[in-house]
Amino acid sequence: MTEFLLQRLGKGVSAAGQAWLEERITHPRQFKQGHELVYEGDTCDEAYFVLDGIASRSKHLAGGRRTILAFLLPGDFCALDSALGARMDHNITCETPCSIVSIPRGRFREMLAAHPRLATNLANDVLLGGAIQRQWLANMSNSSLKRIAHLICELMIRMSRIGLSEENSFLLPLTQHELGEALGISSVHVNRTLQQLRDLGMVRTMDRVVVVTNLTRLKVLAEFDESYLDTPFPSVERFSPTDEPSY
Amino acid sequence: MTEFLLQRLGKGVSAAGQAWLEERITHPRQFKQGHELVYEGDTCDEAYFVLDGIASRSKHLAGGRRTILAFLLPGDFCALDSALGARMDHNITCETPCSIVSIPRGRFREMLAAHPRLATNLANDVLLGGAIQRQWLANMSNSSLKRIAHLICELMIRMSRIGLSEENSFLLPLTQHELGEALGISSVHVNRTLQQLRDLGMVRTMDRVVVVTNLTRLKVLAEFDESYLDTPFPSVERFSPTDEPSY
DNA sequence: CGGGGATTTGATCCGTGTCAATTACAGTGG
DNA sequence: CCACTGTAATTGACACGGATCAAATCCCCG
Repeated sequence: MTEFLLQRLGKGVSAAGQAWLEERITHPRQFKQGHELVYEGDTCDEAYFVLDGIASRSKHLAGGRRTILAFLLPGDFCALDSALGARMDHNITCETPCSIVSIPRGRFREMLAAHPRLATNLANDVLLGGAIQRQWLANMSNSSLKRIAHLICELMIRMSRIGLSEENSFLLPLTQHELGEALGISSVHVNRTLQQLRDLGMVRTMDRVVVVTNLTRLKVLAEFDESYLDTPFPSVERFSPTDEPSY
Repeated sequence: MTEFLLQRLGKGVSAAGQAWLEERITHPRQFKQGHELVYEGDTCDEAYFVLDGIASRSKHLAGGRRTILAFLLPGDFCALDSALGARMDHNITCETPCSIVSIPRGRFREMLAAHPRLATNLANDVLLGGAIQRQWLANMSNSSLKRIAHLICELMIRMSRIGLSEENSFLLPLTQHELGEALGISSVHVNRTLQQLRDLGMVRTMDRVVVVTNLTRLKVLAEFDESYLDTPFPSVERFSPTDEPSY
């Protein structure tokens, strides 16, 4: 598991540097579905790295409702701001059971200071997260059908990049209610819209597996332009499952 | 004008440092309304600092439509990613005539290297921008009435912090169409919703001036919690109009 | 005085929310 | 192994918020 973090974190860092990193990384912890890692308003003094499961950034709204602002997949960092001493403006929640590495502020700073390249990698991640955030906001202007289609396209790509997709399918252990919270639509409508996508022959969902039956048409429908998911710094290569192991 | 940038940029930087900064800052340029400073996909090799006017982050959608992702007010930076070499995933546009300082990549890096405190200030700005972005996304789950109310609350505070509000009013030289692009609703509905706010006795708009006639009730309606606009790093004081000049 | 964009208003249509009820299913305990 | 229970998925009926289309001012500017 830890190799995964190293591959993402340590890309471009010397072998010695990677050993140094590995020493400093605490063992992953397991969290139950629904566990809140960080609350809005907190400064939790550590950063998190998702090894397994799906976490989220979320905010609570009036009436007990909730919005999901981002999905955090394996390989994603979160609460970096908090680790640098900033107040969190949103919650970090485990939407499924999660395996997560936490990095205390002190160690985090050590790591950054010792490995400038690591800082670049992180900056890249932060910018990518911002780009995804903006894309989500832009999507809110589209119909719910396009929105779901777009989210599925995004997740398909993000999942495949971390080796968590097969053929044209991936595991998405989220309820339709949670999808609704992320898309800003009711769970009832999520259900109907997914059926629409099935009837259009683009996506089938069963159990918790999403099968994209026609990616090309799905992308057209969603007006999906993949480039926002590219690494913001052209010079930074990101880890991909096909890479040679670098250790 | 440049003092303004210095106050924002150079908070906590020595007097000598501020002089050094001032030397390096090029003269502001004037741009017409509608001018696109940076296009999606570009790497423009410079950062921008808004001195006067309102700019925006925007994306183009299908059918010639457009989404506004953020408003950039005087005192805001933009295209920092681009200045660091990243590809822009959105456009930066002047929504009104603007006076803007551009900082070429080389100088930008010099400045950062020479003044760590400046980097902290910028990081603070970036985090604040992210927080606003997330809040906008969260707001999309609310009714258009709440959305407009929330945007007005936010702009009221941001404007007042830079000394651009009087009493309970501020100048907002945007068309209802542009407000719609930012809120994800049609201009016709913006119009009707603004009338609703007037009828509720909370906001009046005339010419391009927004008058908040009952901020308390407006905040309640919008479920507005100001804290997301606070400086993310508690240790970083931001420039405010009531501060002693620091030069 | 004329012209073009912005605001305003009216009428109508449709996408989604909401409420409610049913079904499917997984986990639990007897 | 099966009844019991709670949660998620599904379906139907209905109401309503906003979009859309059109037309009528309004108003700034040349």
